[in-house]
Amino acid sequence: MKKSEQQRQNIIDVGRRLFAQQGYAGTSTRQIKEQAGIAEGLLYYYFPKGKRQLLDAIVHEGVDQRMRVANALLDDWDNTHIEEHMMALFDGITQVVQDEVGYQSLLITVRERQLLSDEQSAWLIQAFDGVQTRLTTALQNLETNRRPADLATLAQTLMSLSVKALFEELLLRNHRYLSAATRDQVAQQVHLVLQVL
Amino acid sequence: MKKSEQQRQNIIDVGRRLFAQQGYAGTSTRQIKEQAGIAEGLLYYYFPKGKRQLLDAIVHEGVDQRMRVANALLDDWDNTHIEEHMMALFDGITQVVQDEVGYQSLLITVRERQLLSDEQSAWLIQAFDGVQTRLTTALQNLETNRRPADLATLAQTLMSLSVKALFEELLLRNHRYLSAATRDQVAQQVHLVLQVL
DNA sequence: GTCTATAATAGGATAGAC
DNA sequence: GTCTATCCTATTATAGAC
Repeated sequence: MKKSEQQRQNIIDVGRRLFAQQGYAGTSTRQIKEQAGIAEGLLYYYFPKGKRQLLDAIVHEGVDQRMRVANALLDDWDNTHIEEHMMALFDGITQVVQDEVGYQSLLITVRERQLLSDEQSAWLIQAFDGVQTRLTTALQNLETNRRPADLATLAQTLMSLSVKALFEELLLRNHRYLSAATRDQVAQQVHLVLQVL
Repeated sequence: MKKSEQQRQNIIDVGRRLFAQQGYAGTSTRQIKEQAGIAEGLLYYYFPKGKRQLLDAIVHEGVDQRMRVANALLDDWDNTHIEEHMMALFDGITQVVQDEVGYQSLLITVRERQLLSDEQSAWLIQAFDGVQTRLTTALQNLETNRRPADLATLAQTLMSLSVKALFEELLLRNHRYLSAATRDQVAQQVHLVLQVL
């Protein structure tokens, strides 16, 4: 990586950490400059439109990286051993949002939701829908007596288990990591819910 | 209501609307003063410690009001007709977070999570746990062949359906109201999941 | 590319008249 | 209780030297 790219990345990394800790509006460009160890004007050399442009760069990078991880997780799906694969998917998502950068990106994305551009919003929603669609297809490829509509409903429920676990632990309880107990509760719920098949 | 109480409430209402729209740090005391139609120093007469004290008052009022509504919803529970009562609970929560004040309180609570005092955090978590505990008890009072632990797991799943629906629609998709389609999807999920009984 | 210096403004908060 | 005037600091952003 060139030196100038490193400097740009340095500013992005510091900005992401501070935006996650204090929020976008609660973070000043001075703080960023100090913690990044750079001079007053340099942020405006890399981001001429200032703080807002830095936020966009941070969000864009986060969406981009998590998109690739999410797609990789879904590509591993093989439409059999549904319970094991559901938990593998959950564990994969957990890893993404527990990685330092992933955690910070999650906090920023949720908290600064209203600052996101239409394009960024569309991407978020599409990523979310993609997982659910893929899960529906996987369930409908199984041999069951259930109607396709019921299997779509089941896929929504499986998504709900993961979303609620992550929301409750990371956002509501404000924990940095998912506890083993929470992971176990999700496993039990997946097991129970799949009994309707 | 006395005139001074009205003025205090006026400031709280304007502050809540602006904090919900722009975030706490993104809202200036000047904006509040302008939209409340009051003079420069008056905010500090009602809230001597300034903006932060105003936020605390807003959060306190929100928690207080929603606590009473939540308790009323749970008191109506009669441990029979589980499916209908589950949907009544969901509809009740939906009403709370779709009311203007409830919606703004929800946004502020989620977005300014890290600014909440320990006491306020504890209350939030307790309210959340309370619903789940009550749901578990209701399920365990039914006559079924399921073990109590399974019924606790089922209660978590029922909570998950509601949480994910609200999270997805109000926070991720940034809609102001829950669509009829989402409400219907929750109903179908509740119906399907309760078949494990 | 990176620095220092600084302009221009916006922010929170207070003093004191009425 | 409510107002006007204002202090002081923080903040964003720019100019220009190196």
